[in-house]
Amino acid sequence: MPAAKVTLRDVAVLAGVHSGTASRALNESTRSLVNADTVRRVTEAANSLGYRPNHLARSFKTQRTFSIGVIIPDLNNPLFPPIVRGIEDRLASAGYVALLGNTENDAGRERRIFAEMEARHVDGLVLATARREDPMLLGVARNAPPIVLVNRIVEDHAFSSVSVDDGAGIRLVVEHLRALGHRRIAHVAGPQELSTGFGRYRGFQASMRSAGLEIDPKLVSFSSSFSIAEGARCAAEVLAARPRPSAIVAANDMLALGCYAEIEECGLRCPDGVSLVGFNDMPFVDRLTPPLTTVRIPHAEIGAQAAELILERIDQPDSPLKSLLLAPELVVRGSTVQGPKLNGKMSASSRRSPSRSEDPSRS
Amino acid sequence: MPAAKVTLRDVAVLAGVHSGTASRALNESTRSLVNADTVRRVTEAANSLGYRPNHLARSFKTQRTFSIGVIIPDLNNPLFPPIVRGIEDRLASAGYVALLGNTENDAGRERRIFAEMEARHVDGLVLATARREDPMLLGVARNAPPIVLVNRIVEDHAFSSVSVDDGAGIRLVVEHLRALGHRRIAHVAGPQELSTGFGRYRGFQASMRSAGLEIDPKLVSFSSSFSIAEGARCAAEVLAARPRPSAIVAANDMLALGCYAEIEECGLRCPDGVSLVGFNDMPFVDRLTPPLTTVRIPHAEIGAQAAELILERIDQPDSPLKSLLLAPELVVRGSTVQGPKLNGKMSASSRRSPSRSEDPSRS
DNA sequence: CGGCTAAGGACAATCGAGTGCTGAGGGAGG
DNA sequence: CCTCCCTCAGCACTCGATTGTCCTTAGCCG
Repeated sequence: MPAAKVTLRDVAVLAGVHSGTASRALNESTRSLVNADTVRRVTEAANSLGYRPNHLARSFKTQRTFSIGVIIPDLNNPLFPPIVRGIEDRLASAGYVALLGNTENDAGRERRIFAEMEARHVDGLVLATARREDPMLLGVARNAPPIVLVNRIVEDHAFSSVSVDDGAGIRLVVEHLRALGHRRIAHVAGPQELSTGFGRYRGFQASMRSAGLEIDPKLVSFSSSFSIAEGARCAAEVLAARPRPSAIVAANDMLALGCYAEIEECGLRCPDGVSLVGFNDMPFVDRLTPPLTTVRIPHAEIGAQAAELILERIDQPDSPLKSLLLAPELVVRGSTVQGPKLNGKMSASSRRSPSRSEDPSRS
Repeated sequence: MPAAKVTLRDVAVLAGVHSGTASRALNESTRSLVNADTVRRVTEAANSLGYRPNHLARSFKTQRTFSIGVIIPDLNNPLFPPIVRGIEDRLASAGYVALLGNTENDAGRERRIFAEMEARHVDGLVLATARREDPMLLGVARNAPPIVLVNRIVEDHAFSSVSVDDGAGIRLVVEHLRALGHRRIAHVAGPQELSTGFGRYRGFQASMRSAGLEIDPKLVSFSSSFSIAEGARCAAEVLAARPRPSAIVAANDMLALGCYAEIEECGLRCPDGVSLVGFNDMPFVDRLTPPLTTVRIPHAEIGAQAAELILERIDQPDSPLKSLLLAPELVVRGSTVQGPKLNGKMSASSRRSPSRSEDPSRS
């Protein structure tokens, strides 16, 4: 086991060539400059010595680290692990690693993390923290490494991005609820400075209109963050309206969790008293009682595509910006049932979900 | 905004000193070798030029990267995000970053990730993937960077580690169930090649014995992985025993999720028919119906302590190995209720919890 | 007043790989 | 036979910071 530090020079000596030649022989892209027989000798020498190129030296010389910064709000939010895995898996297959940073939605932290990533010379950045009008992003756009936005995007398309068609997702929801006979539909909206919160609210407006339903301003409440507590607060607001809404569209699953709690708090039941829909299909929302009807987004695929885009921009820095919009999918579970109008009777409560989250790991 | 690459040499020239001197002046630990006035001049020059030391060059020269490899089975398992955050937060405050790797419990992947981390010259490793007798770990122990094990540990204490007192946790569970009057208690055990699965099983045996309860071999089933599917399979096994158990102790929350499903599948109800306890207090298990009684472990603290240990070993490579054992805590929720009366003959499944109103449409 | 010491900096080597330039050698074509 | 070109490999420098060694100078004491 020759595990000790074997340098390129050692290999070169064994192969009877100069270290520069050994470098070219071992390097895929410069191999053509070297005689095939020499390449063979060098390769054999490298193998027999167990040569491992020194990553640090290479990075130092080439200014490429084969690492990508991934900045998210909070890893504890179940939305992000699958996305991060999608990113990491794709990156790994290309020989890259991810550096993870959690901003806690704090601008100062975000700036610090960003600086840290730059100092470490990441080859690119994937950001899941963008605000619709993001001062930091606009400031750094100049001489920063390639950036890809994920999930959330910024107003003007100055960056490549991968996101979900929020409007289309909400449309599926509203049409689903309307088909069930709901007419008084409430919306617990997300923060409007985030593209997701904004886009879903706009989607709600648009699809209510095109469904011929009226939006009662009392049935729309804006949360200040995608959190359970805010979901509960907003749910309380819309549930206080009279006549009561028969269904609530939450802008994401976290908010929906808050709604569950508040619905119970009000002495109501879901879905019999109020139907509820979330967004994101976070892991384990299919295990709730009742299982949550929600909009599934392809988490891992989002991550993988983001990784793909960033790799593309690294290889070809001049390639055009791309905005990928992935299609969401409605997953109907037990939290939505027939509304009041079509059928005077309350219908049966939740059934088992057809789609359960996979259970991957061990502890 | 002088954002372009400013090197140490530039700073030195502006300050009118040699680059070596500038290096010492800027470096905390060698500053004492330089005249105070010179330090001031260099510092000012550095500030005015916006000098940012080149991390790559420094790492190359010193062979320290200020990065730590963190290897876990799967980020999608809700157990890990809080631990990883605990690690990252502590590392960040010391100027380190974490490189994350997911093994998917695959030995080949694990080996590859390990090699990748080594190639990148991480200063240390935190592993959450250890098996009780881990061939890879024993193999690499020689000239690898410092390693700290987390959550899972290996048989002999050849590594520093941070874990939870599994036996104590299970003892809390068994005593809780016994106090509720349960006597026929089943155990859905985890994989026995993992210290967690093994330790909890041993804890189950010990605390049943000291509680004066008998262990019916039919009431113990061993899962082959900490997964929902395995939980369901094992639950089916123990629920098939007669007389039926009145409570199930699952070795972790994932298995407990499987138990929930299987209990329902059998036409039983939790907690009225069967009480259920998990382990780990994964996020959102308090939102299940019924909320899961489980053993809480201090996730973030585990991570933070692991980071602490690894930093310690980096600073003092000869410091002694440490094994930290953190105390678990029982969190009683709705999934455990009074067991069958000790002298009564009442069938467990006929009981109804008075505290929860039932849904008539369900039966 | 000479010599010794200590402090403060300059100098240069170094880490390991990548790469532009140079030059040797050989084959082909005029 | 001479010239030209092409292939291939050697040489040396480079990236930027760290660090061991040595030199200069000033201060101090006998």
